[in-house]
Amino acid sequence: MLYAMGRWEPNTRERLVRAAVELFAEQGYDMTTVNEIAERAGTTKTTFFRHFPDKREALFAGQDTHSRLLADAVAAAPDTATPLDAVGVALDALTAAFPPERRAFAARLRVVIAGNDELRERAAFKRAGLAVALTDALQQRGVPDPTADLAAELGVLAFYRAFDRWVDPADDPATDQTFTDLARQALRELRAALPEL
Amino acid sequence: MLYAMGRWEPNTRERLVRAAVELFAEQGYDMTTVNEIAERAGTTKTTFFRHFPDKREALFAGQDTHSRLLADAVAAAPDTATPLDAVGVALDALTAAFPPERRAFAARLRVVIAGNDELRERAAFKRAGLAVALTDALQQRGVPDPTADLAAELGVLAFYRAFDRWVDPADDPATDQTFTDLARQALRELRAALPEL
DNA sequence: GGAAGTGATGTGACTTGGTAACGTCACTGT
DNA sequence: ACAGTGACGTTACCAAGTCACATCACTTCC
Repeated sequence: MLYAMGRWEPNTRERLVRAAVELFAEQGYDMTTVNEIAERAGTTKTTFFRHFPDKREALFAGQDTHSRLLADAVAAAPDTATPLDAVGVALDALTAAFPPERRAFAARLRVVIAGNDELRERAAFKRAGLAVALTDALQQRGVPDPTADLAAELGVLAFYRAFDRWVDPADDPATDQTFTDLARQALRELRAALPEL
Repeated sequence: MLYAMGRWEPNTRERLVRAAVELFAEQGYDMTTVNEIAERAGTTKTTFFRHFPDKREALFAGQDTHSRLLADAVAAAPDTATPLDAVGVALDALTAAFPPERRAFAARLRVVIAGNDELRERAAFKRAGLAVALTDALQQRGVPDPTADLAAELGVLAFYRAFDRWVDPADDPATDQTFTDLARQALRELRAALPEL
């Protein structure tokens, strides 16, 4: 599989993602055509759609694995774990997929997504997918109906609250905590806020 | 403003919605073109896009008001109300917009939406919008940060769990409860499940 | 009561996202 | 050597969505 000297440049997929993020940041999402992205990546429109089902998905590629990370971790949690314990383990597993090197890229990505409704829509869909994955995994281990929904929603909420803090340099300028740490902290906060409802 | 005998048939918007739902149910969402919808409604593609920003939105028109119903109700809740109390009041206000006559239509709509990813994506976006509206309204009345998020997410969860029961004839075949009753019941269930986390 | 204006619609041309059929060629395994 | 295989390019096409412009019932103002 040595394509290094092949007919085409390697890492086509990665080049497409980089080109897409760059162009979206430069000119905005809807002012950028798939042809432009492909051209900057040194390829063509058809190849773009061979790698991604649609234009938006270039920014969300790889997130399909997140649901599996959550589900597997919940399934592997000890039988004695409460629903929120299992959710905590799942968040540990998911956040482990976000090493500090990815932080700057995630930050740029977030800005681009926040600036366009089509992208925010896709983001909402992905978020809903995470919640469904958590709910299903919890029900699989015997957690009854309303409780599983609640725990899943709470876990997803903790994940995104932690993501915001991880990416946003405004809070905690010096500490530079791990995503996993932030997620644990967010989950503790939410748990502590439950009696306030 | 008497258009009854005007150049065109009245109620264009409503005719477009009906045509869209019919065609989507008959042939599926992606097998139906906007031209077909417009033709069945006795108009043209351009007019369709004058009424709806995109093809999907024909099925979600009017839901923009739901966020405002929630926000206004939360703002109007008495100062003594807890976050979950305010959410309960908001759900009462929102569910009041779903009279029993709309149930059959809502049921057909739900089947169509569930059958297509683009539509499910839009639905997830709308759902996220409801959560944001609730969160903002709660924060406006002084509910602190993590608690507002929690209460909003819980309220949205209750709404959709109640919606499922309202629409699905499988459960409670005889009782035929009001959407508002079902929402209150769902909220109580979730509240009762909190200690199980 | 006639003229100018308004608002919802139709027409046609256009851009772009997305699909599909087909050809090309480096690389792989036999 | 030789028949795959897989990733890519080329071309043509369909449908979503935009835009500029024309039409005409109805309204308003003089």
